Amino acid sequence: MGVDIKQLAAGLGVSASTVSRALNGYTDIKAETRERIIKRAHELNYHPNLRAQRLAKGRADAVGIVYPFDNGYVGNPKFLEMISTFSARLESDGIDLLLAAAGDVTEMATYGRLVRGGRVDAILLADTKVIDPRIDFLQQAGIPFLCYGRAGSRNDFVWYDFDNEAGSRLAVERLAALGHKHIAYIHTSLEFNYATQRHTGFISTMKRLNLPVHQDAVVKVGRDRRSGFIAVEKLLRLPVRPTAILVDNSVGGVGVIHALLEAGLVLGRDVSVIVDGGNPTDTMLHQIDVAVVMQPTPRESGKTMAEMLLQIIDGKEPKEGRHVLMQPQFVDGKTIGPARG
Amino acid sequence: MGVDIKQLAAGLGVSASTVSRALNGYTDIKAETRERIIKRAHELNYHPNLRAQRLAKGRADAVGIVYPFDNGYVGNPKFLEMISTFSARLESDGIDLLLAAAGDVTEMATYGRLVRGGRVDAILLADTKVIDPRIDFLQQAGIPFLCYGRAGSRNDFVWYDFDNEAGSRLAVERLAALGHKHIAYIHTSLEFNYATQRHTGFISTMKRLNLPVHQDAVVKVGRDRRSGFIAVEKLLRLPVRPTAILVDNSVGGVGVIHALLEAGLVLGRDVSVIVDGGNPTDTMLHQIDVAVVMQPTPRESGKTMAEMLLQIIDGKEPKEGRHVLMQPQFVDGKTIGPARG
DNA sequence: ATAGTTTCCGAAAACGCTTTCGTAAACAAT
DNA sequence: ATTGTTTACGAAAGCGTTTTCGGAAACTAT
Repeated sequence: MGVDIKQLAAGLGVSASTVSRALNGYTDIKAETRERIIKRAHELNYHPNLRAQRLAKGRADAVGIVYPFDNGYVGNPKFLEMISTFSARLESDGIDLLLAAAGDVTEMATYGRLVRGGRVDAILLADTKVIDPRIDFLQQAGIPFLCYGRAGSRNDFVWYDFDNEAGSRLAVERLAALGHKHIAYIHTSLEFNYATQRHTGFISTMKRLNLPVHQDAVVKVGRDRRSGFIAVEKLLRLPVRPTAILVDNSVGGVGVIHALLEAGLVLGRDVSVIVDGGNPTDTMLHQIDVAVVMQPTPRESGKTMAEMLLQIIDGKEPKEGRHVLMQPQFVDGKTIGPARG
Repeated sequence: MGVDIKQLAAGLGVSASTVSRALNGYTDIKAETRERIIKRAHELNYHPNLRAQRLAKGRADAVGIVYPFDNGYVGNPKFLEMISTFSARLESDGIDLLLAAAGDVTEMATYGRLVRGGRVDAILLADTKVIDPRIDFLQQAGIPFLCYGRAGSRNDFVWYDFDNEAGSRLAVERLAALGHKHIAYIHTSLEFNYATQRHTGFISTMKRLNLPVHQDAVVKVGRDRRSGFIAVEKLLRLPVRPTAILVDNSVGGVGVIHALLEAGLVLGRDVSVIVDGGNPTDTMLHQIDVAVVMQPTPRESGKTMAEMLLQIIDGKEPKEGRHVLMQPQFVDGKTIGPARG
């Protein structure tokens, strides 16, 4: 391939170590020498061999992410957008994003491969579960990592998350204020931490407001649109029809709204709907102004998490703090209205 | 971190080079010695430092993919599934998949970063365009690469693709056989190679069958569901309504079908629809049996491409051939029927 | 027994950088 | 002029592997 540091040095009549120091911002280099070196490096299109650099520096210049391809999370456009800005930020520091498909093989084995042998400097752990053995594994492996989401009430690791309970609270309070008493809740598997927290927030707020929680009106679904669709079909067949529905994720929200429209209901009048997790994107729902519990934008999340991770890699405490809890915001929409009757 | 090769060697009373050769399958090692070494390596949980290994071997053990996060392609579930099996296959050979977000910065610069300094051994280039400067760049950079899709009529690189023209031909012929004369065509940007080829296939087959191509009935859309939806709204307002619609991608197909249903039309009776690119997945369309032009499954594509790339990395000609053209298949469905009147 | 082959292993040189350390040269202070 | 300080650089030792090469030890054939 291209020139190496020796050739570059030889051409300039200096030593390789001088070139290295000049290029790496050491101060014990005459300004003029440094410039000469930099200029020449440009001319020759010199780029240090990253393999050598990484061995010498003892860094991988990569962060790993075990990508849950199979569980539906991956198609989530918000997640992808987050990853996009996340990786773009890392890239500007010359750090790669390593993708490992957590596929048929055990996910843990994949982590093992990444961590051992120094394939990555740190790991981003997404889609946390209430009880998440992956966290223990990473702790034990002694590799820096950042979680996108909490895991139960543990605080012995660095995480970035939304205040999920607060989000549910905002939604339920709003619906209650509109006079809704019979509120249905559609949620994804409670093994996921966000789902449990949103669920908890829903239940506790309902209780606090003395609203009845009907078991039939709390339905668990998968993380796809179709699930939300089917769930609503069920809800509509209930003897006592809920007057409002809260969905715990935006993907499911798409299906929910479709199902309600297909049933000929007018949103905000016949039934109220709030979607947690932000606006359903890229759907057929463009014309609908949905009431949502809004989290920070994926771009903001990706950016912040990248900054945190960069600091973690350097062994620092992130100046954003070890635990970043973003507050959700309730955003009104046409899909909610006063309870009827 | 863990033990290194020297410690392992010392503990066994052999040299590091012996350990290395034993572990790397050299034959000049006594069988018993090899077993002893392997056993001990296991016990000590020895894993070679990949940074050192890569420097010594002159390989990166990684393939790069520049991920077009921004252009909507990424959310395509078929693409993700393909990537998933692709990376899983590479993983079993200890090869990482490096993700680079082709974001705001010029995509080419990102490729440059990957290629220089030996960050990757090869590149997978997805989402090819009719005129694709990225191919020239990679050729010039001298890095092995595989294209998921062709680029015009060029054949000076290795690609895996579907026979897109044939797919359109199958669809049009089928519709023509059903008596349709006024066939609308919804396609994505013709800068993408598949779009141009499918478009060409559509036009040429229409001409060959002496069917009129109405300019108004050939509409270009973006690669999202909403676009298909809007396109149909336009088509339905046409003075002469098409009796059949062919969509050039499955994502758009979702929107198309939704729009038609919403307009109260009965698919296969009032209007016929064929979706190119396989079944629309994970949508609200579960109950509909769509007529499609079917490509190989994403899993099959991912697997094959991984095999090809592995050979390319080793400097071999892929035994699958330098150009793999998969034939599409027409799969009947309830969304087509005889033309009315 | 001797010479010729194999078998098996260790020494050592890469791989291309970084980083520490030492020191000549240049400067400053007396 | 002498000593003390900087400044600016080169030499050299890593980083942890792989891989070539040479040769001792163990065989085999005469």
